[in-house]
Amino acid sequence: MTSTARGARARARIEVTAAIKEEARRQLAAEGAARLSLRAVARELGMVSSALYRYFPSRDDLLTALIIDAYDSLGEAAESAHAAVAQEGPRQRWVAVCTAVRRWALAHPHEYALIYGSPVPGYHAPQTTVPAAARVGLLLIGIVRDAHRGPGLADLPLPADLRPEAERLVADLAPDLPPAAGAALVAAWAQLYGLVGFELFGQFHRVVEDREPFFRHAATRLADQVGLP
Amino acid sequence: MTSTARGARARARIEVTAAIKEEARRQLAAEGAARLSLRAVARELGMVSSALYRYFPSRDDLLTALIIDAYDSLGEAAESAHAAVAQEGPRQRWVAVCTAVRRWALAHPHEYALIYGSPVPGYHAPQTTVPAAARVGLLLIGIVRDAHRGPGLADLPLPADLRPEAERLVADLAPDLPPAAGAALVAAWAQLYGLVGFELFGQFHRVVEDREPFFRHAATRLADQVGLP
DNA sequence: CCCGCCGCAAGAGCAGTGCTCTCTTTTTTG
DNA sequence: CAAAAAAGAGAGCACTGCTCTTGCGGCGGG
Repeated sequence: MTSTARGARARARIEVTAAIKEEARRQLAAEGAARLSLRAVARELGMVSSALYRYFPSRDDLLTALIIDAYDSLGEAAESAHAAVAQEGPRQRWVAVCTAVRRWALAHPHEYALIYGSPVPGYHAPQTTVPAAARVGLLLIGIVRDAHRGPGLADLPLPADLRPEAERLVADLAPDLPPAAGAALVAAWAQLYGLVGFELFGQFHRVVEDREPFFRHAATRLADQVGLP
Repeated sequence: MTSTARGARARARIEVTAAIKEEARRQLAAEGAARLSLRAVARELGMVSSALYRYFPSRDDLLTALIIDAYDSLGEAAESAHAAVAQEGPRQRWVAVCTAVRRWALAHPHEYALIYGSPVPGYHAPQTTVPAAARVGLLLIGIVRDAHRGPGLADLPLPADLRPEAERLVADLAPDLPPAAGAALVAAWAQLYGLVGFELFGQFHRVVEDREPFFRHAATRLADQVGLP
């Protein structure tokens, strides 16, 4: 039905949609999500603003499309960085993925802010974004799971009051992982984004100057924290 | 000069300024920074919008005032939580401060987003905010420094390429701290905000459900990471 | 004591925003 | 080929931050 261009009309629709997203992404990268304006996008594309609503019913829908693209772009960057070191040990792979996330964030600050900064108020991400959002997470889970199949995965502490939650968590995410590792993994995942966010949003200004080795070391210690050998 | 009300005029100015901030804070808490409108604030206060510019020359200046207040409120929450356990060990004090930060963030999500979420594009925090912003950091530094004076502070790893940066860092922040502890402290500080931010911004939705013990455990492991006994 | 000045408020206005509605043109489809 | 669906154009609404001009009224210096 909606697949490959049944007519010139459908093909044009795909092209215009892509052009809108492209221009919107340009404005997002240049000015940030708050300054992204439908009218400005339309103006730049030589169309009238109301015409744009035929393609995206609201500004939030455009933002949602950009969010999914951003998640995908980040996921792809992480995955290709991981593929390049797939033969190495879990630690190297972990650090490689973390480094890729940081590098992508530094290269696309506004996109990163869009997906991992404070959500635009009033806006609630629809379920559509979930698969794209999960890509980096799945990568990290895979690394820890692989490590768990091999030797040397450290024993991690797990307080009694956290055990039920940790068991539920690994049941959903990675059934072959010990609960303590699952909990540590999720915590490390959040902490990774704390490190990246602080650097990106200027919190390290005049505190950390040489940020590359600092991040590398922190990422390595995160690997410790999830018990990677 | 600018001190205690030289006349009724000056007193009124202080009161109106306070009323503006109060109403702005209400709107911030209810709707978030992006939806905070000068005109709406003025309307609610029964004044015309242009009059408000006599008190805050721009929307950004109002936001800056709210940011400082938010930092102060968070700092005070953390400090009073710390004071309540000042007699206990470094771990307990560390976890108490982390917990207070989380609790404050959950109680004031939009304020938290304002200071630790993605910065409003085009807006750059003036130097005025720095002292208020530093309060929680100073608290954490103090805990680690105290621990370092006592026994049991763990030896932390420090890669060679990070040493110069770590030395510079402790020279600025806490000269009596070993460089490795300083680097670990800054990393832990960032990671704390990663944990809080992920929970607050919905990234843990359907992943972590029982968040209180989860956070508690993660904060405890952060204490490990900075070598607290 | 009083007059002039300055702080303050009010109102109009500018340029911009998201979004809706109607009207016309163009293309697809039964 | 005619009816229906899709797309574009343009006007318009309610809102935003911000500026400018115009008046009013309390305060300080002569």
